[in-house]
Amino acid sequence: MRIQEAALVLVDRDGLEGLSMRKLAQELGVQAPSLYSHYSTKEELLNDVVDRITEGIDVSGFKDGDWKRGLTVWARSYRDALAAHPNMVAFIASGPGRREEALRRADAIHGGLVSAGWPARLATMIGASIRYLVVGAAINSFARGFDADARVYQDRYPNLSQAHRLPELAARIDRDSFELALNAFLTGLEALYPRKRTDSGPVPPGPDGADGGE
Amino acid sequence: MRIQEAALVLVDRDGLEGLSMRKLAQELGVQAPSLYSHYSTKEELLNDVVDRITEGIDVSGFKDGDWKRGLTVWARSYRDALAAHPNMVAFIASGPGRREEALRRADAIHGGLVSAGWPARLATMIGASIRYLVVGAAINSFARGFDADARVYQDRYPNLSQAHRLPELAARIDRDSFELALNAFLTGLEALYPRKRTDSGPVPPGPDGADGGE
DNA sequence: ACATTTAATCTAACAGTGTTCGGTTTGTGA
DNA sequence: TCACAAACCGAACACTGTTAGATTAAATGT
Repeated sequence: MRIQEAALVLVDRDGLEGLSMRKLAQELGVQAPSLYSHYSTKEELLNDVVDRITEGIDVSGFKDGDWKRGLTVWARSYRDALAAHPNMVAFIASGPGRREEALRRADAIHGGLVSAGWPARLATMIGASIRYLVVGAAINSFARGFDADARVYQDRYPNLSQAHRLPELAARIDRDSFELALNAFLTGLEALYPRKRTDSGPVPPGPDGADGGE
Repeated sequence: MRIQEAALVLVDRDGLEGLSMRKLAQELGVQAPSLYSHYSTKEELLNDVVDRITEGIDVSGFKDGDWKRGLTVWARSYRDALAAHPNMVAFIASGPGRREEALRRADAIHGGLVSAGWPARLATMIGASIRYLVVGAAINSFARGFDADARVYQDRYPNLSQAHRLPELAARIDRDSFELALNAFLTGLEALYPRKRTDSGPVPPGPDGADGGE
């Protein structure tokens, strides 16, 4: 839909709070109440925007039972999707969110892990862990306005001549931190739950037993 | 200050969007504009509330160079602090945020890691990773309104008699997932950067060299 | 081609928001 | 008691998401 695109452009440009129904309507050459013929609420519109953003996330890396590769591909593309629209992260974080697209993809991850041999409960927890990492990384880096920070630093340390390169430097630290976190998590997972080299086959239960389903 | 307390109570009870200056003023037996004698903006007030929340986070676990214990204590108390006020997480996630208290504590973490033998750049990345985990976990669990979810599930699966216990069940899955993520991350960190049993002493450089400082 | 229905848009307005202005009350120290 | 500063007040501004009802545009069936 054309409304979503315009909304996303506006959020990317002016921030999440820079999006109002009136501004969005004006951008579309229309009056504000007209939008309510297409979306019955602003939140519903934003949820569709989120769906559009997350819809390109790659969950296809689980071939041949290679769950590490599957999780890596998923996590990276997930993070990239959020990083492309940093101003939306706060909204994603804010809602109870009946996010259909995201839920459907969570199913795919869960399925990939289970068919690679992980028990259901652990698969759920692993998926959740990766989501923690991705969303946390998106918030602690991009949602935090780094242009503002750069200006602060420039005021406080006027001799720091390369202060304008601070954003890209920070972005690099963020990227490296995310890769470290992901890598260490997967490595630790393998160490904590050692498994046969061949795929399939059961796996020792977690430290707490009692599969809770989900 | 008494204003912060009232604001926090209101946010805990009615959600972040349930807090308005007029409602807050009423709760204090006062008119709305009076609040602006104490805080020049609503955001400033909320930042102080966040400081108050995060001020009890425990960063004292780094004795004797035991960085694993230090990180674990920090991460758990950090998560507990956020979990105690789930409705504030969205705001924490939303801002550029000149959060003084948080920054001071980040310094403590960094110092603890460095004096336990980690090089500065890795210490930065490790601190960031834990923050990803904690904030991500806080968002994906508590900020997501589970009461609403419970009702949805109850409608959709009317035969699931224990649907009212869903929130506590979900809380448990969240907690276990967080512990798994933290445990796996620390284990993997140790495996990726093996070090002498005794504290201090240099550590092999990360996979990318070129310390970027911070 | 015309009539009918459906969808999209309009104008006007409501209730609520954060915030500013200028004046009035209140408490404190000299 | 007087002065001064901090805290409070009522009124108002610009803005927000959203609703109601009338009106136009597009689509559809005959």
